[in-house]
Amino acid sequence: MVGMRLSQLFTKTSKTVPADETAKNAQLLIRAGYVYKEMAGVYAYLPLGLRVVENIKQIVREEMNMVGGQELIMTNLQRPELWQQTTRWDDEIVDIWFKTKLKDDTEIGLAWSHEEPIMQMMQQFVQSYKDLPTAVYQFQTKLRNELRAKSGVMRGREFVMKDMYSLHASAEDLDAYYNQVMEAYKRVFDRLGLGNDTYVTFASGGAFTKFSHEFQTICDAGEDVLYVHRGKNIAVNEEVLDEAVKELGINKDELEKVKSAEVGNIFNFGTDKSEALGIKFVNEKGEQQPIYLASYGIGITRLVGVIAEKLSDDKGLVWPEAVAPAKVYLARLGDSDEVVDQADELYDRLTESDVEVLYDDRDVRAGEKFADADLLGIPYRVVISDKTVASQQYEFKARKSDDSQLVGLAELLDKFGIAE
RNA sequence: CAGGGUGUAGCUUAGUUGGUAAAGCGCCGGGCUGGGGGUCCGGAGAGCGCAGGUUCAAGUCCUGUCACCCUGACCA
Repeated sequence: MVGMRLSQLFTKTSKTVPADETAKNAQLLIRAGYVYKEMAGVYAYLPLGLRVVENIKQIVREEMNMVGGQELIMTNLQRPELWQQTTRWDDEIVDIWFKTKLKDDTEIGLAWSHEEPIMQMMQQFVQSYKDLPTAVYQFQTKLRNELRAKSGVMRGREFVMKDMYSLHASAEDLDAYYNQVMEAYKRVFDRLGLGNDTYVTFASGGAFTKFSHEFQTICDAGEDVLYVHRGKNIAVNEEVLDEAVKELGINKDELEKVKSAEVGNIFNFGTDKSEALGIKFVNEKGEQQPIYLASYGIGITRLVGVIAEKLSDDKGLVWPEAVAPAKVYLARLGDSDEVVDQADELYDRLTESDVEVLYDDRDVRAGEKFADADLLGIPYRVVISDKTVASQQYEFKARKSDDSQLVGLAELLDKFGIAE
């Protein structure tokens, strides 16, 4: 679906926001018709919002494939036994479980994480050092029974996360791969337009984690507090500030305190988790060894919120080209034959060249079209009206710019990489 | 989970000392308009979160309950 006529799109924009929504990201996404709130912390993604989600996923997918990740998808229903082996079925230890039962009273869990099941599944295929290393990942809906959802789509009870797991025969091999993924993550955030404000931080890990790195994006709506040294590109999570400062040999006073959102995290489990789950491989000498494991997460839908939050202005959303639901907002003003013909023609021309375009062919006033173009946050706007037709030009404007320019067809097409 | 706040039309809201629900946006029909959510006329649309109670009478009072929001706690 490269193009879309707004007259056909079922969602519509709104001038008001639901009174119960105070998070900026959710207000904008709801007003623009990108998401629909089902209940606290649970949002549906409508056509335009889904495109944003898919665009983010695609960037992540490309980078994960680049480091050899193999995509799969696990299940949302899980067996308690696996989690009992690592003590994580216990509500005292993991307090966000949604648990339910089968008709025969068998207890099952709804996936809040896939670490245990995915490791168990991998054991079926990985037995020898010849099978290692390997890495698998998925885009998965996680269900977490959060006591309190907040910050719009940034902390939901149901959200999409990319989680990758790598399996290795040695700590050295794991470390090398871990660093490769860290670089891949940096490329992801660069491509999403968040690179400058996203830091790899030192943070505390969970029960099985020897080391943990978080990817934190500076964002007022975030939940974490970060101490940042922009010059040295260092950031430390508040929870481990004292130890980290000591270890890094930096002065606390040099650090700037900011709020941030955790958009990614990577964990090195060493062999702890595989030992708990009894996951082994056979080495060259025929000896049983525990597999070295690491996991790597990126909050896909949280990123939608972070981008909406950070890159918007008083007129609405401002999507980076890489994630925008369309590249061009084609506003047709008026319905004279000349205008309609030229707009239809350009729409066809763009979509045939795989330029994603939202074609505002609705019978509404110019002001409404401009307001919607801004609210929806489409990177470029092209206007076709009696005026532009008369001058044989097209009006072109970037969402981020206040100025528009009149250009001829060749120049316009060139802006979208199309040769006339 | 603790504390606080709020539930009235699809959305934002108004509703007096209790007297039988009002407006704007949006929507439908039509006129004038036609480059920043324009304007005029005419419509449809809620029985007030839910369940009880008090009262001749409850959106307004009482009890309970649910949901949502905020602050904190929590945050593999």
